[in-house]
Amino acid sequence: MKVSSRGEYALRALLVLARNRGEEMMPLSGISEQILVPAPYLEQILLRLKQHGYVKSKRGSNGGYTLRVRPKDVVIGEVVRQLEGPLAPMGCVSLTAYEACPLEEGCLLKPLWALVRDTVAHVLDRTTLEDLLTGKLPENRC
Amino acid sequence: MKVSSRGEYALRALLVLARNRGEEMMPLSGISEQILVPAPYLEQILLRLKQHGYVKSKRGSNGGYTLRVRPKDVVIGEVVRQLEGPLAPMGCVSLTAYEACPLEEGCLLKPLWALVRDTVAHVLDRTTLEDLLTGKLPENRC
DNA sequence: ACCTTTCCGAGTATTTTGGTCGGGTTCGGA
DNA sequence: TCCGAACCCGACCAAAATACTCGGAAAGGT
Repeated sequence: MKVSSRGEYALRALLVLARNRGEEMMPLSGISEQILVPAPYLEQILLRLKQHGYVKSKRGSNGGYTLRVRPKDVVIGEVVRQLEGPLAPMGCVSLTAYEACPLEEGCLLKPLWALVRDTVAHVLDRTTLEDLLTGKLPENRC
Repeated sequence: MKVSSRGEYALRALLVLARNRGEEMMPLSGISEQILVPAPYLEQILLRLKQHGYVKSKRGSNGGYTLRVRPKDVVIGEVVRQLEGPLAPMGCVSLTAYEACPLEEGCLLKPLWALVRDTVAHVLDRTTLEDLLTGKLPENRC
């Protein structure tokens, strides 16, 4: 049930960029220092964040990365899905990457896994980058 | 965020044994057939279930496995923790296997991971083997 | 005795994870 | 125009976890 380092690092990077919003672009090295992630690895991750439209970049000196969208529009659940794969604990209940299972019909576990998937998604899909910055989690908002 | 096969198989086995309750002992081969898990692998898992007190066994002919405790007393969250490790998505918010992190203080992600841990635990620790058998999940009970 | 069945430690192939590396491209400035 | 800063991007790699298999030893029943 762990979340891997890729997802964690991606969110850390997005948080740094969100705080830096409005300023000039931030180079890889700058982000890397702040979040304690090896620069070459972080580069891979930023590339994917860029491909998914969260981030834009500029090359050359004074180049770097910056947020492309408003923190309010970055849904944490989506970021995690795109960097880690489905939130569902088992393939048989995944909406985004369903995998069949021979025991599936009549399986007494399936409803449980579906419930777990829903509760996790309920949290992560209702949290945005802005919420993280301001410390407003779903619980507090209800 | 996946649950591994060990946990899944353990729960499948417990469900089979729970349905068989009161009857004679069920041999490895019988369980293995019903839940479609390779017998030697399942054996490992049953051994761990036994060590944790969920199951008892008898050797020799007419031997096999049987549930040691009432299905009502088997908490799914505990089974998962014992076979898969902590429910927390990150070491820094794990109650059962805490791991320090250099960014920890002031980390904006920590509260989110703690919330995820709590919501997952809220579901799995409120569900018992009996609930699975009767299809009564936490959602339905509230 | 002998067969059945669990016990249990060791080995192993595959996949995932968490990176590194090297060369290319693009930009800005001297 | 040349140089260095910075991103782009595919390939590679080592360690760990996963999902098993195997080979005996021990115990129970007949």
